[in-house]
Amino acid sequence: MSTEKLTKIYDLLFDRFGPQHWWPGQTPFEIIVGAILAQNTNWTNVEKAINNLKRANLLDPDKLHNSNHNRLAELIRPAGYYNIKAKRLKNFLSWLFETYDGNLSQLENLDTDSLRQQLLGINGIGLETADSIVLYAFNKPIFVIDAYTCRIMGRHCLIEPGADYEQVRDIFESFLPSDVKLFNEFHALLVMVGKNFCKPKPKCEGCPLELLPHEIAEYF
DNA sequence: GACCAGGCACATC
DNA sequence: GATGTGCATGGT
Repeated sequence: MSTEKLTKIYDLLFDRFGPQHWWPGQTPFEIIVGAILAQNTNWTNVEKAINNLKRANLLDPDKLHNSNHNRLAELIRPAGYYNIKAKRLKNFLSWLFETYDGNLSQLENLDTDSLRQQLLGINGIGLETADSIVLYAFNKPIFVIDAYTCRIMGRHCLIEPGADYEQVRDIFESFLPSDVKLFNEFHALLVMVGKNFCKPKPKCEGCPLELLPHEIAEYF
């Protein structure tokens, strides 16, 4: 991998598909809730859950923190894993209120690594969720890795077969400038490509290149 | 009806 | 440290 290659891939994707307008959420808190609800779940289902929370006037740290578990679980039911996700939302809020008095704006002042490490200490927030929050809710430069990114990079032999999360993240962060806007757009574009042009096996067996527009595939 | 979706924690070996 | 399993809805 090289800076030139990664940058070329990004430029081609951006020129072809344009800005993806991520994260699809209007406030930092909505982005955080969305990141937890999106775990291993189709985004359309997450939207239904978030809309339920909005209608119930619960999309607010204080209100969600004080909400009843069963009521919260029922509202987020469309997102799947609703019991465990209700607990994970509560875990985040318990940490937020115990550590920062429920004040999200205090998190903005933390440096990138400190925020990341503190988020990872919350039960239910793993690497991808923490990094999504750091990048998309707080605009700090972390490159988010997800299943689509690993699939695309793996299919094109751009990562080692068994590469773990941190190894893949290191590839992007080593060869790209630490730019929030770039990290935001690149990851969103990879998700879009994964959804539309790099289907799971066996449907996509042996043919990932053909599923990308030709002018882009030739550079992978 | 099977498979998939923008993971994570925990048990077990 | 690697591997397997539970969590669950809704779209294709």
